Amino acid sequence: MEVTELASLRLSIETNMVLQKRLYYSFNGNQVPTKPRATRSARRNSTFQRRLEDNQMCAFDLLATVADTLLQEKQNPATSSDRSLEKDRDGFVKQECQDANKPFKTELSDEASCDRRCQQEFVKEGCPDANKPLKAELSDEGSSDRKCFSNISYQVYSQNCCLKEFPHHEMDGHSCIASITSSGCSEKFVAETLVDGNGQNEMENLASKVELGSSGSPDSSGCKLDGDVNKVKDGKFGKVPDDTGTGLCCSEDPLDEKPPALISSCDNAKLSGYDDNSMPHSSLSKGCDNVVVDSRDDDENFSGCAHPGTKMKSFRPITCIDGRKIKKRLATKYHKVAQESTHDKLSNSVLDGNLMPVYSSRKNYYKSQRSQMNIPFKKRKLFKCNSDTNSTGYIRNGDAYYSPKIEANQSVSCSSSGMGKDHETSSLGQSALRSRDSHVKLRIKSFRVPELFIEIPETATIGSLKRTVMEAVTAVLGGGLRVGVILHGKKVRDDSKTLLQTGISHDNHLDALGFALEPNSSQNIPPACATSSLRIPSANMPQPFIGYPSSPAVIHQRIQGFPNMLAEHQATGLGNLVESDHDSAPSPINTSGEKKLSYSKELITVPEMGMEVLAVQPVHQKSKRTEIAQRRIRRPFSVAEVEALVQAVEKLGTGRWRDVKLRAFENAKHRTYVDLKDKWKTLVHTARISPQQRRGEPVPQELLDRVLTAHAYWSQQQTKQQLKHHPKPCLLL
DNA sequence: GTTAGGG
DNA sequence: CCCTAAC
Repeated sequence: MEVTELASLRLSIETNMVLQKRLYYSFNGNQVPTKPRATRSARRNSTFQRRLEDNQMCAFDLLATVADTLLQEKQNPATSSDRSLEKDRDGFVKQECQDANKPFKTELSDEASCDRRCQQEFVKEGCPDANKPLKAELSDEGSSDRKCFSNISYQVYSQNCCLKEFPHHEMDGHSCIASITSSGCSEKFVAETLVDGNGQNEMENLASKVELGSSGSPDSSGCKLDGDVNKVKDGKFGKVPDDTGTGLCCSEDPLDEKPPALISSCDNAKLSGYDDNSMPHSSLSKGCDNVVVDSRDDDENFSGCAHPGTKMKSFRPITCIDGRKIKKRLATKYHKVAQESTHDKLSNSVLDGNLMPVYSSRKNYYKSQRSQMNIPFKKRKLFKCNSDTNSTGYIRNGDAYYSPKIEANQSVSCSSSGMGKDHETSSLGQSALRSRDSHVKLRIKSFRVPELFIEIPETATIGSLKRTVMEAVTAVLGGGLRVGVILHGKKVRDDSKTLLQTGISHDNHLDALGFALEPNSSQNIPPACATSSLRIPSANMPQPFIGYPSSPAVIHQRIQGFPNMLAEHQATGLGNLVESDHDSAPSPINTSGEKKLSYSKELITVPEMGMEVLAVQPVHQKSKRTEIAQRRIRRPFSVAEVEALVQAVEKLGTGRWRDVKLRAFENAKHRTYVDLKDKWKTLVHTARISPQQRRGEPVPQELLDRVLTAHAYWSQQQTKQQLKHHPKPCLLL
């Protein structure tokens, strides 16, 4: 063992498995059909939409829905176009990120940079718009607008937000609202841009807008930079005053197209800027009514950030639409990457301790939303309608299709636009509507699986390596994942609350909403952060990269053996999760290698698989439901731990588990005295059965012999004790 | 909060 | 590992 350990290689597999499937949730069960892929840009654009139909639904229901979605996808992977999109996205994203980000890369993985870019761009653009105050009206223009949105995909959320938000500024001419979700890698921004007139120069417009934004709305720009990402959560939307002009918002993709300059700026902006406070306000207030930015953790850059060209395209359609008023909205989300912050976050957010640090970071993200609240009612209704009919497209567009095409989207969007109109148009009516259907639409782009750390002997075969990886993945996924809902950086634990009660309503800041995959049992993982965050609206999940992702999964693996690694990783991003785990593991002894084995190979999962798995579990949870508390992850005892346990028991005897814990496992936080007691119980059982019947990592016979010896000894002692105390009774009996 | 045991 | 009874 020892030798192997020394030689063991540690592989850190960062699997950020990005489960990029897009999930559509609709409580109603409406799924939006996926659309065919479009171009790359489209992909980018694509975003998820998730809908929560009822605000009233309980948080639990929400979770369940998510889980279901996952399951469905799992079941019908092939069918869904989404996947393909996702893949594309991924690939796409990565590429983009790399390209675009070159600068950034270092910092963040791809996504982050991308996001930033997007944001920046977005911001810039948005700002300008903002100045101009555009509000798109839902009504007629709405349609056009919608299209835009749809196109962008971002819309999903943005739509909600945007639509809502836009109260009505009409612009002349044709305005289109494009909502873009830029997800840099991680984030999306949804910006809605209104283009007047036509798409004529959308590009130009954009550019100009951007510029304007920067210049025009200094605030925004400034804000961005300044703002703390952190705050983003609130996501306020500044509402634009009225508009003026054009508003554009673009979220661009970080990736390619954006000009370098943008990027650079973007970074700043994003990072700094997105505070709710700072950014949003200024920018929003100025021009952008609704700025909704979605940031996606994942990589989903796609959506938003398309290449300029793409963007252009998207916008154009919009323009084409009609000349309506132009309204803009920007939704911006900000994330911040809080790489660092993780700690804090963790502490904060997670009650259980499970929460992922990342999440906390998210807090930062929060979106700023704003107007959404306003819009909601009708919009939602509309959405539904749309969804049912076209809308699906619409929604979906957001998710999946997106990028591709705005075009398609547009059509969809139209519907949406209609919605928008409605909202705006009939504010009064809205209220009524609301009550009926207020649905919260959510889009989850993806869930990520955090890094996996694997330790394996150098002498191990490739096959064993593969298996080990699988095991690790399995452990993570199979360990049980649950979906955590994070609102404003805080984990929402009460499943019985309705979305409305919780503050998740179409009106509200969806941006502040996040979803995370959490290990069921696991102790440590911070829920929130976890993997994916969904931000509904705006999603900004900025940083997901860094930290987030994954925590849960990762954790397991880390657990035992890799404290060091863990630490490092954590720093990187993962770490947070791990914390507890590794803590625990090491102390006693560590054993490094073993664990891998322990994780069984139950599953061999590929990331995608993981998705499915994940999905599944959630479901279960759902059933279980209330039990938020999840079963801790299974952490097989390593030989070293067994050794330590045996030694302690030999000395202290059975029946003093607390002392055993303190003596031998004090540092193993994940090993409770009950665990030790249970382990001893199983060891005794194991020692008594034939080797063939034993499962799991083999325990040296020598230890098993000691177990039996010690067990016999202490049992005898215990008996003696009893006799002493109650000699007669015993004797008599 | 610990133990002991069943599940 | 969880859950619970019993202490």
